[in-house]
Amino acid sequence: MTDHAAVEVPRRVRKGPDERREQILKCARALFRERPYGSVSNTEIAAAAGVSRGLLNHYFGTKRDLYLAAVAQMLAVPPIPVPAFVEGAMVPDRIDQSIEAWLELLQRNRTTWITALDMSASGVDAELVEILEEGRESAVDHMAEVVGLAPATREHPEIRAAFRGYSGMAEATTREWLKYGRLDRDQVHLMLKEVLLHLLDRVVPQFVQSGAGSG
Amino acid sequence: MTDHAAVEVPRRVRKGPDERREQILKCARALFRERPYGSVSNTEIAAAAGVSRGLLNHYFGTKRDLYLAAVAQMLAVPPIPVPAFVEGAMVPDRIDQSIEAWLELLQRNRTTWITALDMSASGVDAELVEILEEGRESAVDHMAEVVGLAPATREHPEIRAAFRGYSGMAEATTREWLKYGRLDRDQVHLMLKEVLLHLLDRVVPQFVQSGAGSG
DNA sequence: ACGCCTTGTTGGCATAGCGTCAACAACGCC
DNA sequence: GGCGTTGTTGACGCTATGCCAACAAGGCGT
Repeated sequence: MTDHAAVEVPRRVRKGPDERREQILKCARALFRERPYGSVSNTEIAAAAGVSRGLLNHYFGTKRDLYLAAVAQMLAVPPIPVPAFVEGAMVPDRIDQSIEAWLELLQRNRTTWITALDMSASGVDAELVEILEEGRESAVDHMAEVVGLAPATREHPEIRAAFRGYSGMAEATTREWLKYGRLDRDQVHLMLKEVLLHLLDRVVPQFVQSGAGSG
Repeated sequence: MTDHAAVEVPRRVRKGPDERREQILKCARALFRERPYGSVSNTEIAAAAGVSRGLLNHYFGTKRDLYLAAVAQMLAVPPIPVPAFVEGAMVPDRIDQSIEAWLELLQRNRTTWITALDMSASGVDAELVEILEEGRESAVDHMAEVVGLAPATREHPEIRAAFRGYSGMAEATTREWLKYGRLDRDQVHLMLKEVLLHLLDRVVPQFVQSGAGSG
C-alpha cells in the first residue's frame, strides 16, 4: 500500500486556461465526430474530460460556441492542400501534381476528411455555414495559386465563383471515393484534372471576356 | 352584440388528420426555413398553427420526425428537374434545354433551394443526409436519362458516381448564383453545360474502357 | 513556513423544452 | 337526442442548458 502521509494527490488538479481549453475541445471533437449535435450533452463532454459541467460554460459560454469551436478545429487540418508549386512548370503539370498531392493528403487523413464532409450538426446554423465557407475560400485561394490565376481572381469575382463551383465537385467526387468507394483514386484524379483544365480552357476565358469592364 | 343563442362558434375546431397534418407541416416549414433547428421550439410551431403542443407529438411522434417531414417536403419540389426529353434531339441540345429548365425551376423556388443548399453544406445527422442523398440520386437518374446514358449507369457504377460529383458542382455553382450573386444565370448555364459535355466526351469513355469487364 | 489573494473549479438553482398520458369535447351515427 | 369515436388539450415528469455564488489549489509576499 502507499504511504498514507505521502504525495497527497489533490482531488482537483488545477490547469492553465489554454491547456484545459484544449483538453475539453479534444473530447468535444471526439464526441461530435461520432454523434449529432443534439444527442451529445454537455454533461457527457464534461465527463469525458473529467471536468465539471459548469466549466464548459465558463470557457466557451454556450454549448453552441463549444460546438463551433470544435468544428472549426476539425476543419482546420484537411482542406489546406499542399502548395506543390513548381516554378516554371506548365499549368497542366502543376495541376496534375497539385491534385496528386491533394489526394494523397486526403487519403492520409481519410477519416478526418470524411467527417468533415458530412458533419453532424442538427439544424442549419448560419454561423456553421460561415465556418464551412471559410474553409472553401482558402481552398479556392490555393487553387488559384496553383493554376496561376491568383491575380485574375482578384479582378474577376466570377472566376473565384467558378472555382468554388469546381471545389463543390471536388468535394462530391472525393466523397464518392473515400466514403462510398464508388470511384477509385485514379478516376477521381482524372475527373478533377480534366474538368479543371476544361474550365481554364473554355469557361474562364468567356467569363473574362463578357465581364471584362466590370467594377 | 351577437345573439347569445346563435351560431355558437365552437372554441375547438375539429379537422381531419390529413388536413391538420398539412397545416402543421406548413407552419413548421416556414419556421425551419428561417431559423435553425435548435432555435425553433415545438411550442412556437404549435402556436403558429394555432394548435396545442401535444398535438405535434401526436401526429409526428418526435420533434425530429416533424423536422424531417418538413425538410422532405421542402426538398420534394426543387431537385426534380423537368424532363425536357425531346425525342431525336441531339445530346447537346437536350442538355441545354434540361439545364435551362432546371435553372428556371431553381430560380422560381429560390429561397427553398438556398435552404436546401445550406442544409447539405452544414451537414446534419445521418437521417437527413439520407434524405438529401435520395434527392441527389433522383437528380442523377434524370441526368442519365437526359444524356442518354441511363443504361450505361446501370452497368457502370463509376458513371453514376461521376454524375454525383457533377451534381456537387451544380449545387455549388447555383449557390454562387442564387445565394451570393457572384455568378449570373448565364454563367452558371455555361459552366454546367461545358463541364457536362466535357465529362461525357473525355471522362466517361475512359471510365467505361478501364472498368469494362467488371461485375 | 504561514497566510493571503488570485482564479480555476465545482455543485446547486432556475428555467425551458420535449415526450407522455389521461381527461375532455367535437362530430358522426343510430 | 343520447352515445361512441377520435381529434385535441393541458398538466406532469424528465432532461439539459446557463448562471452564479461558494470552494479550494497554487503562487506570492512576508
